[in-house]
Amino acid sequence: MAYRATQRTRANAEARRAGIERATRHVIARGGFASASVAAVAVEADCSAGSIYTYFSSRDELLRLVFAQAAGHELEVIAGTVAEAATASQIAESTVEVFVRRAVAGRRLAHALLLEEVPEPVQSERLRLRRGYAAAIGAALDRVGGTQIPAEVVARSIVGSVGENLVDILDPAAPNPSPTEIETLIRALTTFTRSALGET
Amino acid sequence: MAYRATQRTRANAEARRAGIERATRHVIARGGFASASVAAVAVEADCSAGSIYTYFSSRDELLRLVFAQAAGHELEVIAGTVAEAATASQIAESTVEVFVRRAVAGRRLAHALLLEEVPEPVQSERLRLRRGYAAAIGAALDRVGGTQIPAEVVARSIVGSVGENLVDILDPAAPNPSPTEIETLIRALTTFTRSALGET
DNA sequence: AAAACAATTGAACCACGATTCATTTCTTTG
DNA sequence: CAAAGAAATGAATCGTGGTTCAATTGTTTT
Repeated sequence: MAYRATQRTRANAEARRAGIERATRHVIARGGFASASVAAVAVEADCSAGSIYTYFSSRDELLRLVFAQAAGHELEVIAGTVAEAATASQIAESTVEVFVRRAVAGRRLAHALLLEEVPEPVQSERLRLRRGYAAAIGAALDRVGGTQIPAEVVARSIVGSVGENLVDILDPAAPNPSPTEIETLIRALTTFTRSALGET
Repeated sequence: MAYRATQRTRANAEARRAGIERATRHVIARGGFASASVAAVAVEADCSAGSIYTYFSSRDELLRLVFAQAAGHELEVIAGTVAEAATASQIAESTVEVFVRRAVAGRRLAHALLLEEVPEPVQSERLRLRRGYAAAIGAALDRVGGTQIPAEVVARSIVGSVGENLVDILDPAAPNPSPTEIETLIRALTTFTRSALGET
């Protein structure tokens, strides 16, 4: 006998896998899922199309994984932020603020995560993400207490409110929103949300 | 010479076109856009696949048209309802009520209109629909007056809130929601929305 | 260096479903 | 009824892009 996978071999493989994931993220952040063909990812990852199948069982699986990673990250950010909030008002404020600013800063990615048409396995992941947001915000609301409405419904409503107001802004065909526009939206959404939570 | 389109000919053609549209609606209401292949529509319309191209330039165009019709109808219903409301509270109530009940009554269609993955031309139509909802509710809010927040933002928020809370319920894989569940959701959403509008 | 095995390549393959089009069937008029 | 023009048919075509795989290249051990 004469071959056995070694430390370095394994590390290289891991690096390559990570490289493909990174490449996929880049392609998606640049042109959305629609542009993330296996061929395009291969070019960005500087490997062949076939090679991708050494590391991922299918395109859908690759996209699902990359989506899940990005979604997990976004979720952590929101969860971390609301965890620090001491009042319902603060939850409303930080959710709106973080959500909108991050979305605008990474418009294409935000559009891909929230709105773009995606293959079915990715769509499941998206539902997870949305439920995750609602769960994180809901938990925070439960912690600070004080609403008669089920926290879950309130949390979802907040997510929905912010998301719906981002639809036009995130449209890839639309021009970058002006800073004023953003500030106005944040203020309006914060007021709306705070008010919905019964805070003055 | 020996042929010229006659009254009856034209009527027949119109009937056939309408039949294809109706068939498309049925297929979509039963299995969503994904199931609305040209072949499936042809079967339902009792004609050949090729025949559909006599009346519609492409599948996407057919789907877009049918979507637009259904969306227009839904929009009329909401617009008609909020037009009768005299206070912000009433707007909130009727929007939530009508939206949720109609969605649950026609779950598959609602899912198709709001959530399902659709071809790009249909997606544009969907954005129109959402803007339409926001515009109708926004106009109603403007009419009754009384919010400092831009009515457009408030209206979108309401649409987003309700929509987001319907996501799990409309999932075609999920079982039919129980009446209790629906009533609870309507009450919660109404309270949330009314509260957001600053009404007690 | 050679054996043994894994990874890489990219062109060929394939699945899928929309679309086309030669042929047939229907409608109308002289 | 025959001629002329539409419409209907459905099997063949086509485009697209994911997936496979035989050949090649790379890596590890003796």
